[in-house]
Amino acid sequence: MTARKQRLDPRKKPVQNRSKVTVDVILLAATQVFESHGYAAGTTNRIAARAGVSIGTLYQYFPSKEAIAVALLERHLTETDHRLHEWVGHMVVEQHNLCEALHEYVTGMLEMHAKQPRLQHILLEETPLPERVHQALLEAEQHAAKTVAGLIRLYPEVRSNCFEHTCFVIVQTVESLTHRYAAHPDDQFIPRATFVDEVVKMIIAYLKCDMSPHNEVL
Amino acid sequence: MTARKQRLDPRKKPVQNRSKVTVDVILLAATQVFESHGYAAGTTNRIAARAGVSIGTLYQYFPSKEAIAVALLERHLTETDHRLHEWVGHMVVEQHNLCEALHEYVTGMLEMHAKQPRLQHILLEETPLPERVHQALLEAEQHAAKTVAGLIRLYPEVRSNCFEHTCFVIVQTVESLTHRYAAHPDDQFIPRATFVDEVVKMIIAYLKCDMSPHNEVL
DNA sequence: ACTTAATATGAGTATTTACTCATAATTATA
DNA sequence: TATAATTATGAGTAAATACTCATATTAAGT
Repeated sequence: MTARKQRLDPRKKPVQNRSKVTVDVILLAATQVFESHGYAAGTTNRIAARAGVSIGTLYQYFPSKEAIAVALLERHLTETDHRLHEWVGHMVVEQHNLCEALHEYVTGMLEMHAKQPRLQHILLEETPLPERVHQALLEAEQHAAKTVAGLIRLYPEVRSNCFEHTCFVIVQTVESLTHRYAAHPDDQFIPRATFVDEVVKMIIAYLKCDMSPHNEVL
Repeated sequence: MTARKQRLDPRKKPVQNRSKVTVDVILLAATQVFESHGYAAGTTNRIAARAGVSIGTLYQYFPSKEAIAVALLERHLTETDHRLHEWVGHMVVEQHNLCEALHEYVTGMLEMHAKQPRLQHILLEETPLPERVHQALLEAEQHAAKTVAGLIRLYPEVRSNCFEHTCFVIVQTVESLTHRYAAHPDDQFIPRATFVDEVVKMIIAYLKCDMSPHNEVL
């Protein structure tokens, strides 16, 4: 249960092809087992069984249960980053307007989280992560904020004296709301399309409102 | 480790005064232990030790580890609800304008979460909760949305054709953002006051923008 | 003072589970 | 084909931990 010793680098790295396949199979199995059992009850033996390999094999490539979770999380971070840059590319090339751009952003993030909502939740919240991974998460978030800022800045109708803060809030908002919405697929009492529309509406209103420090908007 | 059997009602209920004190002491200890060790590593023996009672005593009043977590969570829900109604009362009595009202709302929620940020996080995310508690959380959230809606509706400058959705998004936003912000006290790279201002700004802009279903705000 | 009910004790148990290691099977290489 | 390197095996181990129960202590009722 409680981790004995902390090792994140594998005992052996896969060099032949069959072992690379094995690693993939293990990660896939881990995904499924964590999804259906959670982190604590997602035992390494169960993962190995599901993967169709022996427990010994699993520990050849992952020195600890934690290492498996970290590997899955790293995959997710990479994919998110990829998605984000893809999005920026599309928006620039296709000359979408601000509303369309944000719409695609929110939709994209919602899709990302909707894919494996339980897994994300488990990895991000239920798993006790080492500090270094926690740092990586924060950095990824700030990187995302900068990327979004870089794109939004291009739209002339948006002028702000404090883009840093604005974009920070926007990224946090989209991240939080889509995550929440996707995390409870059964309990959604407003439809998906409406949800996206509302979030986009809010962000645009925010971006277009007067940005002076202490104005009584009212 | 893994829960053996699920019992949430205690073996004995405290009738004398000393036992009521004991229950309180145990809950306080649980708070501290969960805060510093997390849920999984927050063992019942540790909680008992911290409380200065024997493990047997603990199990007289809490039939399982889970029951302790549930008790703590119920306390939190009650307190949140109380805060919310208090807030509504203040706003109505003191005739605050929309901006002030929202400011207090966001500040209040931020304070709530900032109190014991790690504990909240552990109870809400790290602890495997029984379905019935999960339902209670959702209901509390919807109740909160209605309360907020009831207040905001009073302000004449806000007119909307779909208050339900708007308030749902607002409550979710405030809940998510303040939770996130409070959860990482070290990593905040925008100051607290600024954060609150920005969130309020966003909500007001959202509330005041045109609410027609498909308008190109751009 | 005496009886009964309530409360406290903590060593011990049953179970779970992350992880090891000696050995076997497979593939590459010479 | 012979040898070495890589990969796979899975019964077994050590540790952790949620929870019990027979007994002791304290308070309430009379």
